[in-house]
Amino acid sequence: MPSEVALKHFVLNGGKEFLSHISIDSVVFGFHDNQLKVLLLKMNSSEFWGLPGGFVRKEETVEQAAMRILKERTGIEEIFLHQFGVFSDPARSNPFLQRKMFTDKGVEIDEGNWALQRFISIGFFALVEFSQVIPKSDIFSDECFWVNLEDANNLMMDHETILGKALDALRLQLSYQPVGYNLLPEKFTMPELQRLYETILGHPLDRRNFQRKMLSYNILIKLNERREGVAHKAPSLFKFDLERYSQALKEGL
Amino acid sequence: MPSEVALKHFVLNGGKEFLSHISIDSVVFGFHDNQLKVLLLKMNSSEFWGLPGGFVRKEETVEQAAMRILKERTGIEEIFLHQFGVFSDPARSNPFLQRKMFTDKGVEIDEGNWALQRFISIGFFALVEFSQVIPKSDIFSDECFWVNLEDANNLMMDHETILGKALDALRLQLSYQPVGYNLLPEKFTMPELQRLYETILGHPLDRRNFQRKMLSYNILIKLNERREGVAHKAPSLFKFDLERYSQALKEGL
DNA sequence: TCAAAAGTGTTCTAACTACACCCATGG
DNA sequence: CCATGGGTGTAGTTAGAACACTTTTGA
Repeated sequence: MPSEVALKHFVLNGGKEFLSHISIDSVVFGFHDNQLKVLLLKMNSSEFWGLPGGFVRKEETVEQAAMRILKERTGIEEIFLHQFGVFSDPARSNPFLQRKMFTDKGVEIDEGNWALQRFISIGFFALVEFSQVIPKSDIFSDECFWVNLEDANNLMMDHETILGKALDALRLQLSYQPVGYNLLPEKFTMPELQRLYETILGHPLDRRNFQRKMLSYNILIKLNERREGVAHKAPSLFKFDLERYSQALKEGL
Repeated sequence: MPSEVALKHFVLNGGKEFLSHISIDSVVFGFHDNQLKVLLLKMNSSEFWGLPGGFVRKEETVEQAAMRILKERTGIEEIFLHQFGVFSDPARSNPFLQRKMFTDKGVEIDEGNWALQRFISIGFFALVEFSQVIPKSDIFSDECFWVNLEDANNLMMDHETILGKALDALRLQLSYQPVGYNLLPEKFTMPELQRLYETILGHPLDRRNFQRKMLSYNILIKLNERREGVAHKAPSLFKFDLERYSQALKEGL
């Protein structure tokens, strides 16, 4: 029976032919000083930077893994996460450089070790409130920093591609779901929200049309307070109406 | 040096803690008799149906793997594919049922065999021209059939979830990219294109507005031919302007 | 008192919706 | 000859874009 033979071959040899390893890479966006920032790690004894990432435990989903990994890097428990792509080019990692990362730290690793194989990486983007993040490096990196989006270059492997796709996904999300609750402090002004949108989209927006549009979504609550101690006319503060905001997240705008 | 110890532990034990297996599941959509259809496999000695799927070889990307797998299932070389999600619930497969699938075919498999572990599945949807498909089952299945979308139930594992998400992704795509070239024969009428859109969206559209909108995209070429031998007024035939169509795929509508 | 940013309203345009009449064809 | 579906045009509505003046405040 040919199918039985094929099944047997699959059970016995499939592991060698098919086993792929999986990892997670996350693009963490923050907003500060009117700039969109990305959390990066300075890789061990290397000129390269990398995205926060890690591996999936056997008992968790990829979302849980991303959440766990980002809690370790940022200190934030409940992080806004969105899966946006899979990166699986067999040449995405360079086994020579991979191995160097270990040997430079005095860790011997054989050529056949699992950690040097091709990893298929699941890409997530995360939105966090800049001021709440306490960056912490991992075992592969010396330091963990916020970097301005435009300065995020010299990234390892295909992390520049991943970052680019994350930005595309964020822009797409902006067009049919609200963004902001996860990136801004609790109270914010309309101009601040507008800067955020402009920064993500990469082009200026009309002040009046922007305000009208935002208000029409009914996800904002205008507070009876103004931003104090600021030059020129004091702008009103707003906060998000959480119930309507999360409804808009589900149903779209 | 703590990071060295951690790195060593990672290299030696990470394989046990972290190694996840990866698979591919594809939702193949076809259109026939004014009905949206999905290609399903009747699983070996089981009441369940499954999506066409498979595993990723070490030297290929997930897209190449999906392409290869679907060529085997459909006979089509160049298939339109889109990756839309990752399915990784540790409970998505039932090891008992998985094992039964092998033992029922007379293939012994130990409990620890790789094929019984949790697989993280990458979801793709594919659009194919119904008449060009020659369905062919795989080693896990007895038969391969087209099934109407609404009759696609009794699916194994989380394949109903995957199918639902694929449909969401297809609907989303419909809203900002053209769909149709991959699902319709070379020549088609405007009402046929409209049925396709209505079937995917699940609601009727206005004939006149639909036609105007489609024509405004400039991706159609009106032919000097009409559909022959049909009841009532013979509708005009169209074909896609391939150059503009693929441009619209890239840039959106 | 002036420069710079906030707050607000109107007009124009383009896209979408709703809707009706005539035409061609097979039964 | 009539029922059915195809082909086309128009008016009304709505969302978005463009744009200018007044108000507030710190320097």
